[in-house]
Amino acid sequence: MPPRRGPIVAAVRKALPRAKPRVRLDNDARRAQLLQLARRTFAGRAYDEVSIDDLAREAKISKGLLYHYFPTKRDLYVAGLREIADELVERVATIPAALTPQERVRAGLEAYLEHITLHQRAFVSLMRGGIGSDPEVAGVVEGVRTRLADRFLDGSPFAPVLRGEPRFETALRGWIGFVEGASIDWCAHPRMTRDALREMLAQVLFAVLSVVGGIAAAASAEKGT
Amino acid sequence: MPPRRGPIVAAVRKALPRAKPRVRLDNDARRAQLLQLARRTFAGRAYDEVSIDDLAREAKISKGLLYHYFPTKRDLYVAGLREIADELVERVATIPAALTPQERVRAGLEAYLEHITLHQRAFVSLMRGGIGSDPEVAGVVEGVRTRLADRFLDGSPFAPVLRGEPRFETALRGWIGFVEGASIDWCAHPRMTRDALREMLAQVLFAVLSVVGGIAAAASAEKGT
DNA sequence: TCGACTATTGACTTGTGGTCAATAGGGTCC
DNA sequence: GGACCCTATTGACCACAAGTCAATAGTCGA
Repeated sequence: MPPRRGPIVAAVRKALPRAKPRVRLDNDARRAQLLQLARRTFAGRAYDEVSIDDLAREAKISKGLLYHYFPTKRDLYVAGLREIADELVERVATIPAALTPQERVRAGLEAYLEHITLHQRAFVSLMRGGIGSDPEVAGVVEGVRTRLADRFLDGSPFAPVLRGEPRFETALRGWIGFVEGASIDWCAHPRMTRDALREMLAQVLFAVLSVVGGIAAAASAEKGT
Repeated sequence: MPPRRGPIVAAVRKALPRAKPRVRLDNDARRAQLLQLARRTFAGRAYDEVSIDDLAREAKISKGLLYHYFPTKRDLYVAGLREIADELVERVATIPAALTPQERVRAGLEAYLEHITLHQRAFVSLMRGGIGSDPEVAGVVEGVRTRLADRFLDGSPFAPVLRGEPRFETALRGWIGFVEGASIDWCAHPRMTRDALREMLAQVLFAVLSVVGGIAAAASAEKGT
């Protein structure tokens, strides 16, 4: 005869007295609280330095309830990450439309830099801290990169010319890497003013575009000859 | 009276018959085998998709033996990562000394690109896949960045002028980010020849240096006036 | 042949992510 | 105001993987 675990155990359980639940919260409120908590916690400690029990204890709820709201520890983590990512992208997306393309780039960079100074820990742990091996996490970070690239180039006079040009795509990824590398370094060692950094990033973008344009022109000229 | 676990259990253990150990290997050979295995495995699957039991099974040894050679799963992982990192840096470091600075940059980039094409999976999982939150892992990756930067600039005519200049340090980090971003993108979507990519990376470096130089010059001129 | 040294084993402990039946609080309907 | 239902909440439990450790089997030199 097989063990038949469940029911027997259940019968035993019934006999035990129960402690009263603590606080009863509305679904959305609880979910928001947990997300907030996760964001705070994961910004400070690494993913697997934080246990679900820790989070539950901090939130003054049982572990089971946490799993009622988020099916997985990773889901909770990703949800928090996604919020951070979206806030950043959205911040960069909201720049006045009535600017010259160059000014739009500068404004976007300004918004970007302002946002990351305000949320340094979250930003760095988003771009560098994540579990890169997890496809979903990688997707979020990757999404930030491509969406930011799109924003920065929105309405640029270069964009229509260069979009689709293979070299351009790679160069753009490169520039995004530049921005990431420089700004993360700048967070750790703020060796210049924010304005100076912004200016540098903008000028590098223009320089990169001109390099790519030049190479493309040279290549087509050579082909033409 | 306290439980007194150990000895009692030990006495019981003695009675059990033992299977014979499989193969007996010299210390260094075993260690090398395990490192090799770890590198292969972690290049293909994520850190926590690979269990110690998996590795032990694959190596046809017991888990305990694995822990005899590497005190921790993470240590094993980091050891493999470190090898990959060192190989890459070393590859870039061995370029002929009798070249012009510009040609040295190109040669370094060539070596870099050749190496990462040959070891794509390892390279990408080194730079993007690691457990970024682990300080030791982060250290390895960070080390690659700074060491590569040093190599690329070795003997450059710009270096003596710009070293220590705050903007320059940040710009260099940025360029390293550019190289990383562009080359990882290129691994996934090889939209151009290796030569073309190398040329682009080199020209971007020169452009970046000129931008930084220009800004620095402008700043000092302004100050001087 | 014996003893020492060490590579090797595998049962065990511990910690943590994840499951699930049971329950308590609170509203609604008669 | 009691019966009933809905759902937020609990806590005991499981599974599995990292890490520990006393015991053991090869091997080599005296």
